[in-house]
Amino acid sequence: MTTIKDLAKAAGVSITTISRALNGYSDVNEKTRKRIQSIADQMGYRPNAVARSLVTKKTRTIGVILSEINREGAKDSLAFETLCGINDRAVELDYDILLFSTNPKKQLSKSYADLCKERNVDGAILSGLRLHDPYLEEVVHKTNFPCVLIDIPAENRSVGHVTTDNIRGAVTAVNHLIGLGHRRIAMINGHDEAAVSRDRLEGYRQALEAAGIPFDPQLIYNGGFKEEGGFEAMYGILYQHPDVTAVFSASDLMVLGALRALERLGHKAPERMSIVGYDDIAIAAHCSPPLTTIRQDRYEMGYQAAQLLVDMLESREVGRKITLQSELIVRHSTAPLSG
Amino acid sequence: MTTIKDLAKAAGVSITTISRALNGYSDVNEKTRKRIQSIADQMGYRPNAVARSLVTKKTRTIGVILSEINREGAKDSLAFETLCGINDRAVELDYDILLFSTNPKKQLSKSYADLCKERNVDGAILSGLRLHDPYLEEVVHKTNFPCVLIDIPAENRSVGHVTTDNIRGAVTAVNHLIGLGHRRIAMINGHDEAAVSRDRLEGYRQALEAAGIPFDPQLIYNGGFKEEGGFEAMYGILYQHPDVTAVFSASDLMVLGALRALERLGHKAPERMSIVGYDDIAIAAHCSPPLTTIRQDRYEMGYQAAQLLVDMLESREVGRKITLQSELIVRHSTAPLSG
DNA sequence: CCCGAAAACCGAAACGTTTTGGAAAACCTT
DNA sequence: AAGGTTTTCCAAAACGTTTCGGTTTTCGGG
Repeated sequence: MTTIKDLAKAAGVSITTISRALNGYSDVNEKTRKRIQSIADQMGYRPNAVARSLVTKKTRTIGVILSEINREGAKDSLAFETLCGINDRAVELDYDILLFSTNPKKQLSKSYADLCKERNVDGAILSGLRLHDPYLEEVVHKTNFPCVLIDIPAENRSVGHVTTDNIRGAVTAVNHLIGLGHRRIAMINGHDEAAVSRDRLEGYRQALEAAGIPFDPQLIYNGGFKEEGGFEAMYGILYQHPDVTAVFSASDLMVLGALRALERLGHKAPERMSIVGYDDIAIAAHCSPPLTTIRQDRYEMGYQAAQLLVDMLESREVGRKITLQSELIVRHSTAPLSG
Repeated sequence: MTTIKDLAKAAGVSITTISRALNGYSDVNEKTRKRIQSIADQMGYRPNAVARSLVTKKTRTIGVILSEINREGAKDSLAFETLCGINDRAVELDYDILLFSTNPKKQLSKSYADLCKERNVDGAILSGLRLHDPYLEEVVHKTNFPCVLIDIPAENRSVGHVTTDNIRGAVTAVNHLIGLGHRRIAMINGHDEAAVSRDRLEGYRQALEAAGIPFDPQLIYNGGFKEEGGFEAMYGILYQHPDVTAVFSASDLMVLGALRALERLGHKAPERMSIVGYDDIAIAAHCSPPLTTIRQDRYEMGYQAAQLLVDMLESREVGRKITLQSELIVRHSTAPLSG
């Protein structure tokens, strides 16, 4: 590996001059700069980012912590789309990405903050965390490490937040069902530890209220955002509340399970049950029936998150919160109430 | 940030002793070690990985270069599954992952090797590269930087290779069609710059030959692994070779396009055309009709790639090539030849 | 109490950069 | 030719570790 010293020797100047020449400082003669540059090229010199970081305290690296990076996570590609967005923007801004993961074992011994401290990332983007994750608390309050949270409501000087308008998304979804004539509408929610679940429940409630339909807590099922959870929820709905004609699900993945349950019991969507999902995962357009759903642009969320973080890192004054809109996609899992 | 020096001051010993105590060397008294450890814990000390790397020349970081990390890449989650596998194994082995991406602009100025050199990753895993990628050539021949390639046949002392048995996979797929009575079987391939395309074509050829069916180069279409390419290929097949009754496609994504073309022209699978795909992407099980396909375990490929790379890094003697098997999944896009 | 060996500790160099605070050289101006 | 600028260069310190080659302390045995 050729270092700055080798170049200095080869060029007959000091290492200071090499450094300043290569970094485009103004106090080096244009001729010597050219000469140094060509020597550097010729010797295949690459600056050692590690050494550089040690002195500058910057790594131009952002840590990305996605809890969904694991074998099951691959079925819906939400995490992946987010990652793609983060990555694309990061590349454009000339940052690299360090992928952290926290398998359950490791989580006990090393907090995110520790991870970030050790590896000296400049900032981090966190997604998929539970609302009461102990380390989240730590990041948000104890340290002032710059980070942006996806779908977790918290902001301060050093913490940004990007999300979609989940209340509005849910309202739109449920209004769609109401517009089709449905009155007994159940909800398959995720779990209490997700901020989006709370918001979507709130939206569901608001939409019902606006339509003068009483809110019935019995009709709320938790599927944990899992396909299997959706299956069981639908089973429950069909047996315990046969008068229900429509369902709003907090994720498409759970709809997939719900559809299976429906089929298992000899029913079909949308004839027996209108269903609107959430996310618009890739499968949604291709499954049978194709899903009516609320699309959220995870790629864009990642992209914006990266932008926001870098803005914060380079101390540009920007808002700490970004809310994207979502969109109702009408396909064929919903239909007017018949009869 | 508390450093080793702060600890030394607080404990009243030299920094050497701190370092050796914390790293578990034997020449430090057990009592002082405990004392130092507790001081370190109390002061929230975290070793600075950057400084450490500078002297040890190791970063415990592996670079991952997946060309498919971008907005389109999200539709099939092959890259993501691979990444999950890499990540899981890397975490277990206590390595971190630095995600490199090469947007086309950047690719011109910085080669992978440069990226790796600069960031001092210990090794790299590359996937999705074209066979004649100029930098691939560089990595494999000019440097002896440790890396493992996914689906790119090349091996030597410092480069490993993990792939699936694509020839066998293709043979299995085509045999399935032949077994159903089909004789005029077209192929929708990816592109010439992919090793897997070559192998799958070879498998197609072998299967035909074994069945005594003449190979007709006219029946080979290239869809570039894209949905749109599959659409156009199927269009071509239907117009130019109406006698074709079955298609083997080198990717499920292209099958999705092909199905659309079929539908557009008023046909259905498998009645008019039996189709077997490749990959078993998530959509394959849910689309209509559900796809008969060759499943390859991308997660496992990533997992094995990480294992192989780390084996190489820690200079364990292991084979440089890993070939995984694939598996025929029979669903409903194929049917016996009727008439 | 002394000696030798083992155990415990330490100073300084090294890793490859950037940056600070000047110093030398070159160029004007009169 | 002197003085003042401006341009160009440089030596040394610093970043936070690890590691080499010792030195000091402790301990057991005679």
